[in-house]
Amino acid sequence: MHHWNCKLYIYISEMKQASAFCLNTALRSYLKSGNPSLALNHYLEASHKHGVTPDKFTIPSLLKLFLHLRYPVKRGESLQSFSLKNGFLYDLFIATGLIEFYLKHAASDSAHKLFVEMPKRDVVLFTAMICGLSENGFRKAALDLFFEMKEERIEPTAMTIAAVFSIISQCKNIDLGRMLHGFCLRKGFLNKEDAVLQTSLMDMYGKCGNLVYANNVFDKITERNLVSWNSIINAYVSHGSLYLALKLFQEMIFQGWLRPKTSTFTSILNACGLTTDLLKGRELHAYITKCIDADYTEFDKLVLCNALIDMYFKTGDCDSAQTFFDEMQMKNVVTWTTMISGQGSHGLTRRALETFHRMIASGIKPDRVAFVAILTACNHGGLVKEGRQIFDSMENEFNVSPEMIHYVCMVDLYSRRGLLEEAHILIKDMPFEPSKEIWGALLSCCRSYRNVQLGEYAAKMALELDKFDAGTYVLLSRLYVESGRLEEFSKVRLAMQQLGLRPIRAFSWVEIKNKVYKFTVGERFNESSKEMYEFLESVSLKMEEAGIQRDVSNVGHDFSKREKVGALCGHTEKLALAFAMVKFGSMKNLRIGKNLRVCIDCHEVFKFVSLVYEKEIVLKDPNRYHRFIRGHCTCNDFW
DNA sequence: GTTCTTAAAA
Repeated sequence: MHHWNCKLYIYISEMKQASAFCLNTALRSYLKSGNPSLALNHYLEASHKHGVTPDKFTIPSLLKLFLHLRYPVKRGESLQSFSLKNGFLYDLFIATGLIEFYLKHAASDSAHKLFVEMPKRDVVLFTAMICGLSENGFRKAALDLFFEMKEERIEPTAMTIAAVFSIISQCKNIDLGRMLHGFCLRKGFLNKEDAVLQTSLMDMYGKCGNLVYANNVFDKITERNLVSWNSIINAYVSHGSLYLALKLFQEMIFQGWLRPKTSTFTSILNACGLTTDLLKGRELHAYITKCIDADYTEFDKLVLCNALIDMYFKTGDCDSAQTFFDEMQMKNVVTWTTMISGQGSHGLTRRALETFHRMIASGIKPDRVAFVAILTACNHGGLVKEGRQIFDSMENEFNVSPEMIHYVCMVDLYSRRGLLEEAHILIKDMPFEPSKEIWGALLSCCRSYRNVQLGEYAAKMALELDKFDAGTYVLLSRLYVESGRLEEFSKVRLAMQQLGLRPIRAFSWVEIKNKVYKFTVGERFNESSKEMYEFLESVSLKMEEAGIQRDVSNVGHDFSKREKVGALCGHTEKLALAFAMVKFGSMKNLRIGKNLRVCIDCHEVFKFVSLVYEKEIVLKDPNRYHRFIRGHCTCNDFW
């Protein structure tokens, strides 16, 4: 391609005379060859030599070039005034190009201004505007525009609908999605072999949480490309069907005959990390190493390395993550952030702080995500002073304005240490209105420290922001129960029921030899149930003999002490542990996961089992990893 | 000649 362009260049530069038409054609072919700076240089040289000025066919190509060369907004603006002077600003091709250029630079105002000035608008212009608006986060405006099209009687094309599906998958409006699906069927848009629309439709269903529909669409795509596969894999991952996602990845290679690329690998490494399956992770690592060739850019490789570090942390192999990190030549802010959050999630708080300071020393400026990572790490370690210092440095030293999420970290940091008043003061002093997550963080710790008064207030504020958040009711009711306020407890439960809200059901899983076993509360349907409960009882007995206190505050009030301990045996993480111990007692390492925070009593039991049965157990909850070795946990009993 | 789908870290 490049070679051919050289010939074209020689041809044009040797011409005695060249028309604007001729140069435009040359410019477009350069554009296709993917070397924008060369294209621009050659064009400028030739147009200068032949004394040719850009005409209305040149501008769109120039805009494309400027976009590729990451030229600033100003360059687009000068092309706009040039077009205005020459009387072709309202040409649809030029306006579309300008609007695309502006929206890629987040200059939505300039784009919008031009858009409303246009005397005539067509479907392409609308589509470009819809796309750009949604990329800039103006989903509502983009959807409004789509309906405005209808009023102006402009028919959407498959491209328009694909863009709208992408918006729908962000705002999760599945009803609108189904409606448009019907529209596509009526128009025959889905009969074409073009995979783009089908993929965007499938992606929409996946993102809206309907895996069945996503699958149906996927089955009908005839020409599946990398994006289609990636999309369906991500749908399985977000649904939690991790091993099926890994299976799809293999199908893609062996049945789809496609060579995976960086984005596929990052999705699949993410899936692998979520399974906490280290063996699978190592296998993937080896495979990826084999696949990397000259087609991969340096940036691709960096992205892959970052995803690999993340995978090693998530599968519990902190040493491999560290070694791999140390050996990396090129590191960006994501590399460091991945490292910090990985160390944080495994309770290596001091190491995370070290990494954070090494990052700064190496000349990389922390961004908003890096701050979330380090503040979260401080949370897990309960390092209030260090966390506060870093929080203050955000604005003062690094010019990063704290956002809601950083405040959530700080409120959490204070409250977890029982500094509830300090947390409350911070909330009062916030420069914007606190979100329900802020109140939720405070409420959750009011529960741990049994501060009914502040807890009630936090719950009230959270419910004002979202009356239908089941989590708030659950936390408040637990606060009441654990503080002995049974009447209030019943009231909250009743209020919940009347709103038709149900608490999230707890479940745990254990993954042994490539199979996942899932457990829900008090489950007794399993063939091994009897042995499992016997095991848990014997552990209880041994703990009693060892004089270990059980934390029963979690259980309902109208039980005897013995019954309470019995009820605790129904906790899902204990069931997963018991199952693994009964069925696979010889395994030295166990990996268990839970969808909610681990309870105090279960944590004690895990520690005890790791000591008495000489096991190493990794327990993953939604926030972090616990690693139990010889009666201790890496979280130091603070989580 | 202009518009479209997926995408690493919290």
